[in-house]
Amino acid sequence: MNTPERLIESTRELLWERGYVGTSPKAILERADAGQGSMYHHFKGKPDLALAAIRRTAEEMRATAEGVLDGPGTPYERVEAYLRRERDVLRGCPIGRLTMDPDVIASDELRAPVEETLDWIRGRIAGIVEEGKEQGQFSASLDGAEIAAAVVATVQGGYVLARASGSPAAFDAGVRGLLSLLASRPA
Amino acid sequence: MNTPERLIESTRELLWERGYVGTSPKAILERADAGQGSMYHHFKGKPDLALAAIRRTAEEMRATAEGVLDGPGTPYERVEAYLRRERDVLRGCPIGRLTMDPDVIASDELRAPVEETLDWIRGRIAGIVEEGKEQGQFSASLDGAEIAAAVVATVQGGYVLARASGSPAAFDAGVRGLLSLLASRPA
DNA sequence: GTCTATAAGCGGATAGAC
DNA sequence: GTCTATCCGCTTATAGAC
Repeated sequence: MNTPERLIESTRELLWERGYVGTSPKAILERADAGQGSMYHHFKGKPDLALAAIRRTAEEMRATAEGVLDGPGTPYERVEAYLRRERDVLRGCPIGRLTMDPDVIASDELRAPVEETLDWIRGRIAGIVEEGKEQGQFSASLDGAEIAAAVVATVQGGYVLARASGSPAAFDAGVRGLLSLLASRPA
Repeated sequence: MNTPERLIESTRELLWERGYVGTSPKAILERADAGQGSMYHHFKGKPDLALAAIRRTAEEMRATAEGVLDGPGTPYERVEAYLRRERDVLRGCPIGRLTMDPDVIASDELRAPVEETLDWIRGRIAGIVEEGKEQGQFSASLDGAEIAAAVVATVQGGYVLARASGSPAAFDAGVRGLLSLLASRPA
C-alpha cells in the first residue's frame, strides 16, 4: 500500500475509534508509519485528509447497505436483513458517530458525505416499504419515509445504547422490538 | 452562583456542545469566568469535574423523563408523550452523545451515569408497555423490554439523523414512523 | 479560595534540505 | 516524495504567593 493510501486508511480507523476532534495528525502518522512531510505533501491538512477518509467510508457503507437491501426476499425480509446484518456493534457506526463531532457538523464539506449517506439509505428503505405496501405486506396507512427514518434511527440509536452498556444486547433488543412491530399486521 | 457551581454548569454546557475530548479546562474556565487555581482547588482535574457535570445532567434527564412518563393517559399516550416531548433536537442528547466519546467509554466511572440513565429509561418504558399489554392496548406478542429499546433507540438515532441533515425533520419522521407502528393493532 | 508563574508535551502546520 | 527543523499556541496540570 502506498503512502497516501496508508494515510487514508489510518485516518479512517482513527475517525471511527476517536472521532475527528479526538484524532491528531501525529496519531495518524504513527499508525500509517509516515512522516510529517508525506502527509502535508499529499494532503492540505487534517480537514483535507479527513474528507478523503470520510468519503471513502461513506462510499463503503453505502455499498454494504445496497448489498443487503438489494438482496432477495420480500420487502419485510430485506428490511430485516438490513437490521440484522452483521455489525461490530460496540465500535459504533463510522458515519453516524461523526454527527456528534462538533467540527464535522460545523463544516459543510465534512458533513456532506455523512448527510448524503444517511439520506440515501433512508430513501432506499422508504422505497422498499412502499413496495411492501403495494404488495399488501405493510399496511397502507404507513408512510415509507417515516418507517425508513424509524428503521435507520433504531440502528443508530442501538449503537448508542450498546456502547452505553458495554454490550451489544441493547442493540439487538431494539432491532427485535422494531421488527416485532413491523411484522404485526394491522387489523 | 458560586464558583464550583459555575464550573459545573459551564462544563455541562461544553460537554453537550463539544463532548469530553473536545472540551478543555481552559474553555471551561473562560465560560465560568474562573481562574485556574479555583478549578484545581474545587476539583481534582478535568475527569473529576466532568464526572460532577455528567452526574448532574444524568439526574436532570431522568427527572425530565419521569415527569413525562409518569403523566396521565393510557400507556400508548405516555410513550407518545415521551417521544414527542419538546427537545432541542439539533443539539443532540447530552447523555447519549457521551457514548461516542472514546475517553468516556474508556472510563467506567464516567460511563456509569450514562449507562444508568439510559437503562433506567428503558426499564421505565418497558414497564409501561407491559401495562399496555395487560390492558389489551398493545399486542401480547410484544416484548416490553424490546419495545422500550426500540423507543429509546429511535430517539437517540433521531438525533443522529437530524444532526446529519441539519434539520429536526428526520427526528420527527422517525418518531411518527415508530408511533404509527405502535398504534396499529395487530390482527 | 483565588491568583500568577512555570512546565513538559501535544496540535496543527510551514520551510527548506535531501 | 520524504525527512528534519522550527514554530506558536493550547492542554493539563503543579507550585507557591496572596
